[in-house]
Amino acid sequence: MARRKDHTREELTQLAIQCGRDIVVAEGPSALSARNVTKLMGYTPGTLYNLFENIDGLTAAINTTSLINFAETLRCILRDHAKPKKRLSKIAQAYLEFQLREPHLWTLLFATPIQHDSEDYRTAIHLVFDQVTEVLLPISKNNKVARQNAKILWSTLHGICLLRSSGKLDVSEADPSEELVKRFLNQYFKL
Amino acid sequence: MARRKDHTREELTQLAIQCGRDIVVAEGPSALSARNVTKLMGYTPGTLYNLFENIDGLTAAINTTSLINFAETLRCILRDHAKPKKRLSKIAQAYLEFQLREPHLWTLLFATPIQHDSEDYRTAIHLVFDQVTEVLLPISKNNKVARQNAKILWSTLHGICLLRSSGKLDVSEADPSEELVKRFLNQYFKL
DNA sequence: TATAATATTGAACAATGTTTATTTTTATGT
DNA sequence: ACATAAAAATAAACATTGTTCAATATTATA
Repeated sequence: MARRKDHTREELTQLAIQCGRDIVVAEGPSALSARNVTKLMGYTPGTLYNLFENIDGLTAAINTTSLINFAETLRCILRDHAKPKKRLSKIAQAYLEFQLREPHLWTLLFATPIQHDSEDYRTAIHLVFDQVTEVLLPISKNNKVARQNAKILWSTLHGICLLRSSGKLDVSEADPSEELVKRFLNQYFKL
Repeated sequence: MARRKDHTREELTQLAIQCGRDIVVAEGPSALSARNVTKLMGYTPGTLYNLFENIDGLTAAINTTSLINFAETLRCILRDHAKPKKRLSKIAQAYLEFQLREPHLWTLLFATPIQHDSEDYRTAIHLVFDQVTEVLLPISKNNKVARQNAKILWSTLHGICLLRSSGKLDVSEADPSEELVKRFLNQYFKL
């Protein structure tokens, strides 16, 4: 059996990403195996290696779509052109919500150590990051500082969500992540 | 072959931790397999499961010792009772240095998603965390805020190191992590 | 010395990523 | 229309994981 022409190569790639994503959403990153994905696709494991170099390639592709989706969410949120501090607060809230709404996708994207050196991935990262930088520009001294502030904001949100997801240090009980983020924004950005 | 009495059960556990640690240091977290560890110990895989519930138990034990070591490093650093802001800066520096000196141990400890619910681990976490909180107490409004500040500081250091290790966002090139940390401390703690 | 307790092994199982020869289907050229 | 080349998909195999467990070897005990 071969070239069933049900799908073009590109369609097949998208199918793999979609199925992989569904598996991660439903059962978590540990269920993302070549056999699971191709079975859901209606193909056999070998097929995956026609589409991606290895299983990490599929992971990278799933993560890239997560980033693209998140970038789109940000774009909608930042549409209103509210005051910088208000927009900043919305960005932070959106990040926290992403982790809450799709914890498994968040884990695959941010808490799974994988080398993502594809060009697509780097582009998607900047799709998100550049928006954050842009919001920070009006309240930063210059361009470089805005970029650094974006990295610091990103790192902090990241770290707080990691603490929350790992259950370490009683985040979510004693000090909810929302409160930590609020304190950080207030203190750091004088928000 | 059995009960060779070369080691007591406790010695055997320590041996496993030591060998596991050596493997991680030399070859990274991915090389930490039951067979690798027990081979280095001079035993067979089954033995590991007399000592730990599973391989994650060994990981947790290795991470616990990493935390204990880091806590000791902090203790030495904070011995001098310098000014709070100076001590804070030293804590941050120590964290960055830990990642630089032992990147694989750092990755196993902070960038590998594993459930650590042992009591020992929780204790070791607090061995580090309580020192951070203590340093922050004099420059925080009250006890609760000091604890929250500690979590925020921890999250930020964490996130910045993750960015550095993942190679994302050009941390280390355009904006070195040291500079990001410095900016964060200055801005957040008015240091 | 016989027996019980315990430590260790070795082999087995299922699941993983990955490779490759083979087969099946489609495209191409005459 | 047919033969042949190209491509796609498969099935089977391999090595490596974590993990379990009956069998075995050693020590302790009665």
